[in-house]
Formats: sequence, structure tokens, C-alpha cells
Amino acid sequence: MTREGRTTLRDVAEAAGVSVATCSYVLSGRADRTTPLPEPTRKRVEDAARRLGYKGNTAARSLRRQRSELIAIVYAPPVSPWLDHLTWECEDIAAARGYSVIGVPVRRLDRAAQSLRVITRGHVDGAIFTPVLSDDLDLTAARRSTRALMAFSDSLRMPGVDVVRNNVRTALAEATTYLIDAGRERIAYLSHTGVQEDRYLGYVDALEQAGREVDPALVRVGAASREDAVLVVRELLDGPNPPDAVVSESDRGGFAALQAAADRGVKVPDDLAVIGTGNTREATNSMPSLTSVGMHQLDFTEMVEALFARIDDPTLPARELLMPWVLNHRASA
Amino acid sequence: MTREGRTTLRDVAEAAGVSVATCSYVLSGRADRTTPLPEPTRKRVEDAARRLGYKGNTAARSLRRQRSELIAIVYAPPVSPWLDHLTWECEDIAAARGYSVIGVPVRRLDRAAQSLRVITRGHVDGAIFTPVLSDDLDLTAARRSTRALMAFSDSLRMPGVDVVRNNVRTALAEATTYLIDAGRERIAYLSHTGVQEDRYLGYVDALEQAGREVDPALVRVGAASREDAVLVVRELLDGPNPPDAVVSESDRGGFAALQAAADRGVKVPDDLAVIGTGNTREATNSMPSLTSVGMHQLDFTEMVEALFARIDDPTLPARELLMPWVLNHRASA
DNA sequence: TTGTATGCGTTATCAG
DNA sequence: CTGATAACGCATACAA
Repeated sequence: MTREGRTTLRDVAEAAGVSVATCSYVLSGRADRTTPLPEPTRKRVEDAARRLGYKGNTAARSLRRQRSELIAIVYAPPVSPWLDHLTWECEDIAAARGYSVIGVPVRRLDRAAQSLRVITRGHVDGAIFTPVLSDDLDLTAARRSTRALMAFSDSLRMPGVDVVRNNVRTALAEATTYLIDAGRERIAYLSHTGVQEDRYLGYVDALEQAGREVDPALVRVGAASREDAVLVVRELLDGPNPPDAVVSESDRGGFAALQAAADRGVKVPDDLAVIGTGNTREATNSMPSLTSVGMHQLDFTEMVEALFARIDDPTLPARELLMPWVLNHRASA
Repeated sequence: MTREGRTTLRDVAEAAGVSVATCSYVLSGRADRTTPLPEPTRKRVEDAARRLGYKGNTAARSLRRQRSELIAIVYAPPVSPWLDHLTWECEDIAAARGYSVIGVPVRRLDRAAQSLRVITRGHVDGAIFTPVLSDDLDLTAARRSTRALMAFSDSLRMPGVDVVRNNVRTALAEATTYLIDAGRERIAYLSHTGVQEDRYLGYVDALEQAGREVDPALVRVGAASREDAVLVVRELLDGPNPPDAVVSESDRGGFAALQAAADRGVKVPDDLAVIGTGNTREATNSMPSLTSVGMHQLDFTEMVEALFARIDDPTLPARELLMPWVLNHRASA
């Protein structure tokens, strides 16, 4: 042990009676070299490494190799099942390639630079920016510091970064239009944090196209959690002019609306139609099941593969992946 | 730009016409040196850095300084509001000290080593292991590789790692006993993933102390998501011998029980008492509000401070923090 | 006040 | 088949 108790490669080398170069070769150097296996010494090294509990040092390794074998998922709390799903699909694919995945929470935009240091100064080989953030953050620094960048965004267009288009705006317009066509008169909009501009605009688009005005009293900013959102919807329902439909920016808000309706004895979908966003798996199981705008089914494989393709070869032309959102009809609307 | 487009300190030095040492001094070296400020050149360096978009390189810096200014929160999906809360409290305190926080998801225990490489081989200055994981993972490697380790666990006892005791087992026993004393006959237990052994044991303890047997039919492993849990509870309620009380390992499960009861027209708490675990903020807002076992209020400040104290001085004696769980009475039981 | 030299732990290159 | 040796990018002690 050299300094602070951490076992270094030199410790292993001394214990095994060989050079550090040899240790590095047998321990980390892929056996892809011409020489197959130096059987006799190999075991000595491996034993020594195990005995000393050698774990390697990522900082040194990635400094030398210019690779960290790490990818990051950048997200804005609160967390969601959607994020969970994305994370585990990433992890599965990453694990198969020897990569690990970390999450990078960005809570406050004014502090984003600090949170993103892992990306901008660190050595993350690739990063995925989830929906809201892709549009609110300046990704130039991140792009220069990583081999690959993937962003969920319908507007972003940046050389060298792959992007996932969700056509959120048109999808929410479609959902709203569906409600209009079904004869709903007072369609409320339940937003999340106020930043998901695109989704809200889809709602506005549909109203305008139908020659209606946006009623500010029907547009509510829900809180982060489901139970908080319930309060908001209850308030709506208790008001003088309750809505006969709710479009929510998230499934979470959709469930909240269902729950608030149940609390107040409002029948869904007869008295209140509810449409969520995200099309999470839970939408199928709620009572009643939740009509939801979103990907028909969650599958990020293609996206993650594309990320790794670019990690392997950053000169690849920027791709534009389509993961279209559709209106998934269920019982609530 | 030296190699692949990343601006290095040398680039800045050349552009500014000074040495790298000087650049390092003005850009990163805390001005704690005796000399206050070399005003004239300083600006030149800073300008050059900005112009070239210099961002530094964590790998090199932490290799040299033996510090990464990074702390990790290790968790097992699914994510929860609890985790969100912990994360942002960490982030607040961390930001004030120039640190960033990352999340490390550990989905599969058999792949934990891979996921934890960031901790064991990487340069994370400190790590927080959240409840379930603290007991299922071998933390020795992690301890040797970080300056500070904090674990939520009632059983763990490891030199050099600080630990948060929650007395989960006795707390869940207390909750169950409360139900027994209230005359509940068939108390179901809704578990999460089957691994939260301690919580379940609390339930068992209480039953045994009351001279009752555990009815396997009343112990259900709920799914990860809320809507899945609803299905489980509905099934219970539809069974031949429905429970008159539910103890859930999480608030999520508690909400699910409330919802299932509403679906089935079962009155809470008259026909069915419900107690959740975690005492999340949402428990106050549900309808009816959810009685929940957990910290009276979520406040991780002391814990995070302790983590940083150990980062500053790893030789500190291991601390044992108490964040006692109590039964928070509300309308559902 | 600024520059030179050295090393952090690892891997890649190239001799022996 | 193994071992010197030289970087990777940065920060510090020390010399100028």
C-alpha cells in the first residue's frame, strides 16, 4: 500500500515479483494481444491482486485511456417510472459492454453547471439528456467533453448530437382534439412544473384550431408529487365552473385526476374525461384504466445502441430517432 | 487543442503566453496562497480560458489531488420520493462545498460489482448506501476506496463507516401491535420486493408476541409500481377471507391499498385499516390521509454533514446516527 | 510574480 | 514473454 491504504498496481507488482507493466497486461489489458496467455506468471499476479484486494483506479485509467466506461443519465427530479425504465434498459445494454451507468440529477437550473461537472469536466463517455432538460440546458460544453450525446428534444438541432424526437406537441394536440370532438366543453390542462412548454403548446394549438380560447382558470400548475396534484384537481372540481375533461402533462397527474374524481364522486369518463401523458405501464392497471399520450410501448434499445455506436465512432453523422407518441385509448377518455 | 478537441490547460497556457503552472494557479488553485492576486496576468489567463472553453479534466485533477469532489447515492430501483428528498438535500449541502452528487442504481445484486465500479474503483469521495442495499452488499471494497461511507442499516457494524439506525423492525412491530390492540383480526402484510426482511420481521414479531400465527395467505409480495400493488390488494379484498387491516412496507403500497379499497367500496378505516411505511409528505394529502411508520419528518442534514465531516477527516470515529421511526397517526388507521 | 520539475496510477510502445 | 520508459492532464514544492 502506497499512500492512503489503497492498493496500487505497484503493490501488486512487488508482491508478485514482476513489473507493473506485466501486471497491467494481465489484469486489465484485454487478452486480444497476439500473445495468448503467459500461464505461469499470470496466476501469481492474479493471486497477489486478489490477496491485496486490488481494485484499480478509474482516474488514472481514464486519464491514460481517454475512456471512463461510464455513461450518465441527466434528469430533472422528481423521478418517475419512465426514468426508471430508461435507466434499467441502459444498464442492461451497458453492462454487456462493460459500462456502468450513473444518474445526474439537475434540480436547479441556476446550479446546472455545478451538477453537470461530471459531464463537462469529467470523463463520461456518453450522456443522455432527458426531456425537459434537453431544451433548457446549453449542451455545447457537454458535447465537447463527451464522445456521445443523446437528447430527447423536438426542437434541438446540434451538430454531433443524436436526438430523439417525440412529436410531443402534435401528440398533445391530437389528444386535445379528440376531447373536443367528443364534445367536451371545458378542458383543463394540468402541468407539471411549468417548463414542459411543448406539451402545453399542443393543448393550445388544438383549442385554437377549434376556434376556442384558452381559459386561464383551467390551466393549473400541479405540484411534483401525485398527492399534491390531487389537491389541485380537487380544487378545480370544487370550483364554480368545473372542467369536464383534464389533459395532464404526465400520467402521474392523470392518476391524480382519477383519484380526485373518485374523492368527489365525479364519474369518469362520463362527467370527467382524463388523459395522461407518458403511457406508463401503470396506466393499464389503474381504475379506470388511463387513456394516455405516449410511446405505444417503452423501448429504448435502439436509442441506447445509437449512443454506443457514437461512443465507438464519434464521427458518425448525427442521427434523428423517431419515437412517436400516439394516443393510447383506454377507459378514462 | 491537443488531441480530440478537448481544451487542455496547456492550450490555455499557450494562448495566454504563460506557463501551465500559472494557469493552474489562477484557475483552480485556491487563492489561499500567500500571494493575493497577480492582477495583470490573471485576466489574460481567464480570458483565454473562457475563449477556448476550458473545462478542466476531472480524471487528471482527481488523480493528482486524490479528490473528486463527488459523492454518490447508491440505491435500488424503483425510485421513490424518499430518494428524491435525500438527493436534493445532499445536493444542497454538497453544492455549498463545491461538490456534485450522482446516483448509482443497483438493479441486480448479481451485477452489483459492475454497477459499483464508480465507487470501488472510481474516485468518489463519499457514498451513501440507501436502506435495502446496505444489508445486501459487501461494503468492504467500497470502504477501502472512498474517504467516507454512510449506510442506512439497523444491523451493519463496520469499522470506519457511519451508519444510520432507523429501528425499522421495532417500528413495524409497534404499528402492527397498534392494529392488534385496535381489535383487527386479519392483518395483511404487503411487501415490496421480498428483501426488506427487517420490516417483515417487525410484523412477525408483533403477531407472535400477541400469540398469533402468521397467515401466509395474508402476506403478499407487491410489485414495484403503485398500480401493480393495487392489483395485489384487490386480489386480497376479493378473496374468501379478506383482511381487515393492511400493513405496507411502503407508502406507495399504502396508497395502493387505499385505492383498491375505494375501487371495491371497502370503507377505510372502518372495514380496512391501512398503515404505510416511509411517512412521505404525500401521506398527509391522500384521501383519507395515510397513517404511516417513518421518520416524523424527513431531514437528512445531520447525516450529510456527518458524511462531509468524514470526508474532511477519515480518521473520525464511526458515528451511529439515530433517525427513529415512529407511528404517525392519521385517518387511515 | 512566474516558471521548472516531479509525480499521481495506469496503459501503450517498444526493446531486450 | 517480460520489463523499462514515456505519456495522459493537472497541481504542487521549489527555484529563479
